[in-house]
Formats: sequence, C-alpha cells, structure tokens
Amino acid sequence: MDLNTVRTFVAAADAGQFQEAAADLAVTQQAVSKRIAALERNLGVRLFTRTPRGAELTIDGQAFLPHARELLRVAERAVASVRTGSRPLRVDVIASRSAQSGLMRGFHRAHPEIELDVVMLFDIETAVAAIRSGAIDVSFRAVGMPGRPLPEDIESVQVLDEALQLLTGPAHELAHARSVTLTQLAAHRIWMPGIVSGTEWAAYYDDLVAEFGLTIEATGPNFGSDALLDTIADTPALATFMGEHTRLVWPADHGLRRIPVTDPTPVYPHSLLWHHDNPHPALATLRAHLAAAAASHDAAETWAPDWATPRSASRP
Amino acid sequence: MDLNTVRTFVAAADAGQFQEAAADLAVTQQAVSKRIAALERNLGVRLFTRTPRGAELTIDGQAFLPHARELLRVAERAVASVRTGSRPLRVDVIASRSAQSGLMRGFHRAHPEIELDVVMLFDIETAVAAIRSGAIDVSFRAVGMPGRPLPEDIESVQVLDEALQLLTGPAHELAHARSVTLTQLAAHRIWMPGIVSGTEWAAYYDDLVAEFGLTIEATGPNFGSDALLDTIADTPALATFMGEHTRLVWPADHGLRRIPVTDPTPVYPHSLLWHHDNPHPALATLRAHLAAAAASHDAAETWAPDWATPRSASRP
DNA sequence: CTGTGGCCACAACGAACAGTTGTACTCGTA
DNA sequence: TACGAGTACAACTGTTCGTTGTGGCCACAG
Repeated sequence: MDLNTVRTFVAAADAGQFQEAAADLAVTQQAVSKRIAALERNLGVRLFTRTPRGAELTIDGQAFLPHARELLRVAERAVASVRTGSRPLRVDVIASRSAQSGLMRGFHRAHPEIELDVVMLFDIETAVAAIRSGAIDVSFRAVGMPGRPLPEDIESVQVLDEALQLLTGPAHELAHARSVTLTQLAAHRIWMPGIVSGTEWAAYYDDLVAEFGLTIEATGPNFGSDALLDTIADTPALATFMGEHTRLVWPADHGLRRIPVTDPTPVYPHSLLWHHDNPHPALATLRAHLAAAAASHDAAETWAPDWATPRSASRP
Repeated sequence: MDLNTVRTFVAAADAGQFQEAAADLAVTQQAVSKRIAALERNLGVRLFTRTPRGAELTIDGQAFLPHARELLRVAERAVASVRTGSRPLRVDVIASRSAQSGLMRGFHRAHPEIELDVVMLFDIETAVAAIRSGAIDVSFRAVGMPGRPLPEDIESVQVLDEALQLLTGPAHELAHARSVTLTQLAAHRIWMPGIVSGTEWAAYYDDLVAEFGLTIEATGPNFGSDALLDTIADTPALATFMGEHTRLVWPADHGLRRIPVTDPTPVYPHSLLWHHDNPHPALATLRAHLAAAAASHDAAETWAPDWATPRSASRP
C-alpha cells in the first residue's frame, strides 16, 4: 500500500468526485481512477460507488476513511520526527524501562500536546556529542565522571536520585530478607552483564565496588534484559542491582524479589543535560516540569560517588 | 512514501543488518539497500550507519523507528477495517455529534480494546438493508415508522430517549426564556434544512408538526451543521431543534442558546438494531453496555410519536 | 602481513508500474 | 435529442523496482 494512494483516496472522498481530487493532486482524472481501482483491488472491497455526477463512499469506504486519515497523520508525524527545525523534543534515556522513562511518561501525561522522541545512546560521551551537534535536545545521565568534565556549553541539573535495589530469584539466600546492607553484599555474587568500562555507569559501579568491597561480575555478553532476569530467577547464587523505579516486564514476576539496600542506600544520580543555546520551546517546559517533580528525596544514609554529587556523600 | 519501504526499514532495524532483513522480506540484499537509500533520500537524513558487519541505527533512525512501527500498526488496522470476517464492529449513527456518538464514546471508554468503525447511513431503510447484507453490524435508529415494520431477522431495543431543545441565536425572541412549551412554539419559525421525506427522522418531525401545529421549514439545501448554526446565530426570527446531547462545535458558542422544551418535552427515541444472527463478539458486549447505561430517563411529560414508543405516550 | 568471510554499494538489464493522451460510456437535464 | 459532467478503458511512454553481477571495506585468523 502506498501513501500516495491513500492520500488520493482521502482527496476523492473529500471532493466527492475523482475529477476535483485529480485537480487538487495535480494529476489527471484517469490517474485518480486507476489509483482508486488499484486500492480497491488490493483491499478486495469497493470503496466508491461511481455515479454520473461523481463518486460517493460505500459503507466500506466510510469505514476505511478515518483509518486513511490516521495513516496520513502518522506519516506526517513520522516525517516530522526527522525534520531539521521544529521537530519533536528528542530525549536520550539509559533504558526504555528506566526511571528516566518514568519521568518522561509523567511529563507526557502533564503535557500531552508536546511531541517527544526517545532514543537510547551509549554513554554520556556520545550523549554530550549528540547534544552539541544538535542531534538530540536533552539527555538523562550521571554527570561528573572523573576526567570527563562537562563542556562549557552543556548545562545540567540533577533531577532524580534513584535508590538501587537487589534483585534475586526465589531461591536466593537473601530472597526473604526485608533489607540488606551494602556490607553484607560483599559476600554475595552480583552479576551485571553488559557493563562497558569507560562509560559513566561503569564508573558508578567501579566506585561502588571499590568503596564497599563488592564483587560485581560483568562477564558474558549482554543478551538483553529478558535473558538477565531469566538467569537471575533460575540461579540461586546470583543477584543483580536494579533501580527502584525500573519497571520489570516479566510474566507473573517469575518469583523475582526486590530487596532494599541500606546502610547506606546506593543511589544512582540522574541529571538532565542540555545545550545552553538550545532554542527548543519544549525544553523550558520539561525543565520546569522536572524541577517541580523533583525535590522529594531524603538524603539520609545514601551513597553516591564523590564525583556525582555536589553535596558531600554520607559514608558508612 | 511507501509502506513497503517502511516495513523494510523496520525489518533492517530489527535485524541489525540488511542481509537478514532481505531474507526476511524475501528480496535480495541489494533491494533492501536501495529501498533504505531511497527512504533516506526522501527524508533527507541518514537512518543507518553502515558497518562492515551490519547496519545500525543513527540517532535519526532511532527517533524514526517508533513512528515507522506505528505507521505499520495503523496500516494494519486500516486493512482490517474492510476485511471480511473478524473486522471491527461497524456501527451506523445519525450524525457524528449526535447522542448516539456519545453512547459509542462511552462504550469505547468502557471497552477500549474493542475496535469500532462508525459510519453514517441515510435512513433506517438503508441501515436495515446494510444490516441484513452484513455491511454493518448495528445501527442506532428510531424504529416503528408507519408502513415500515422491521423485518423478522432484525432485532431492536430502545436505548435512549433524547429530549429535544430549541436552539436560537442571541437576538431571538425566546433567547432568554428559561423554557418554552411546544404550544408556544407554534407561533415561531422552526428551520430544519435537509429533512428528506420518507426517512424515519422526517416521519418523526411530521408527527410532531401534525400534533402541535408547528411550522417547520425544511427549505433550502443542507450546507452542513456549521452553516446551519451560523444562520441560526445571525437570524433573530429563526430557531431549530437539537438533541439535548448533541455536541455543538462552535467558536465561543457564537451566542447560541439552548432552551428546554416542556409540556410535553419532545424526545427522540434511539433504538439499537442488529441482525439476530450476527456473530460478532463485540455485539453482545455493546448490548450489555447499553442496557446498563440506559434505564435512567423519567418518562414524565414527554412526547414521542405513537409508532415510536412501546408504551403509550403522554399527551397534552 | 595476507587471505578469507561477511556485509554493503554500485552498475546494468529487464519487467512492471504509473501517468498521460485519446476515446467511449452513462446519466441527468435543457 | 443534444449536451455537459463525470468515469472507465486502451495504448503509449517514462520511470521505478528488483534482479544478477561485481567491487570495496573491515574484522579476524593464520
């Protein structure tokens, strides 16, 4: 099916005749007739009843018409999503189920008229480059990684401290613990495949490991979130970290358990990054929304890397 | 833009390489390469970065991908809307802003997973023929019109009595009346262009006119609801009838006034019609929903044609 | 350093498609 | 009965699309 054909159908339906639709589309009446005939052949139903003074929609045509209009609307938005200048706000998040996605969902609920496109870049370096080149408008990242100061033209504001939880299967030794301390975790295997050194998230976990003597295994390729959860659920000796706001999509939860970590609670710091010259009108709205939504976390007994927090982190 | 091209883009994005996408689509790798290149040329952006072991999405490609998927979903639904067998429930209503549309909106809110297609047929005769031929599943109509008994295979149930109101412009003599009686209205001009004799709605107003000695002018062609409202708003001597649940779409309401009609209140009877053999699974759901939503109108001092009401109508 | 495998792009060719012009048909109307 | 308005069919043509064949690039192994 061709969108030009759909456009022709809508034009003919609006005009009530092929001739006028042809004039609107700057083609001949015969071309419209052939396009409609081809569409009818493809769909297997008659869309118009031809009359001596025009063409009017059949019942099938009436039913098809709103879908055709919707198709053109969606196509319009699709093209707009890659149009330079006045395109939707383009947001980089770490993962589709991360807390950042939750923030964006909240923003979308508050401002449904603002068009958004969400992408997932590799790390903060890629994100900063994309922001500076204009490829994206904003990014949620942990900033302050040692040796990687933000360029002058990038602004940032911390928007969310997300507590990490331990995720275990039902047979794990800690499966029924109400909470666990970071020190206790030193005795357990933590598995986080897919960590790539040099990224800001790797730096976060490097600091966490160094500070509390944890064992984090990053072995094995990352087969995706599903495979990870599958293994965690089936392996009693393995556990992993997961943000408190991360949404698990898992059939009947598979017996997975989330266990709060305390004394201190490790928190992953999410900051919003943007170019100080970015003129996108939705950017100001997003910043205002996040500023209003933030400021609700108690900083008692939490841990984050030194480089990640403007305020001094509490230590055990 | 061609949907085949979009499908190719999605396949390539999912596969991560053109070769595998080509195999999935049963074309050659070169064809995929050309399609993607054409799409990129049309959009004016690069969608993939070609690497020696595949192709991965650019940021623009990542932003475009969900729109492409949505496009395919909508196209799928569009095709399904005219597919014989297991297509969306097809509903005939009198007008897009009528109370019937309100009922269907309520049904859609209660059952958002049920696909609906709304069409507007000419009169009950057309609707019954469409129901019997299977072209539509259900229709909202006033049944019982003299000389037009429902065929044996059509079932119906009354679902809504909609009170009629008088619609006037701000300069109309009755513009500030809190209500008006049917008897009073005999002295005023009621204008309802587009009434076609032989239809069930014409029969309704014929009976109303005959019973209360009203003057309803049906002169002039029907230029649509907007033109009607425009004229009503600007002409002090004209008024028209409008269902209490009819939604007016009018910039700042233009000073239009709705005045309740009493002693008695004329009500337009909406019945649901369907073929007793119709196997569509959504039909039973709709009937149950309407049965639950109905049964909330007080029959005190209302009027409807004899033929339209099973129970005897109250008379002045 | 070189051979090899995997993958993408370019070129040339043939088939299919889409659009144009010209013409015939139908129906309502003067 | 002729005419006007509108659509469908036929023949022709230019373009597009997909195929085969080929070359280039990069990673990896020997």
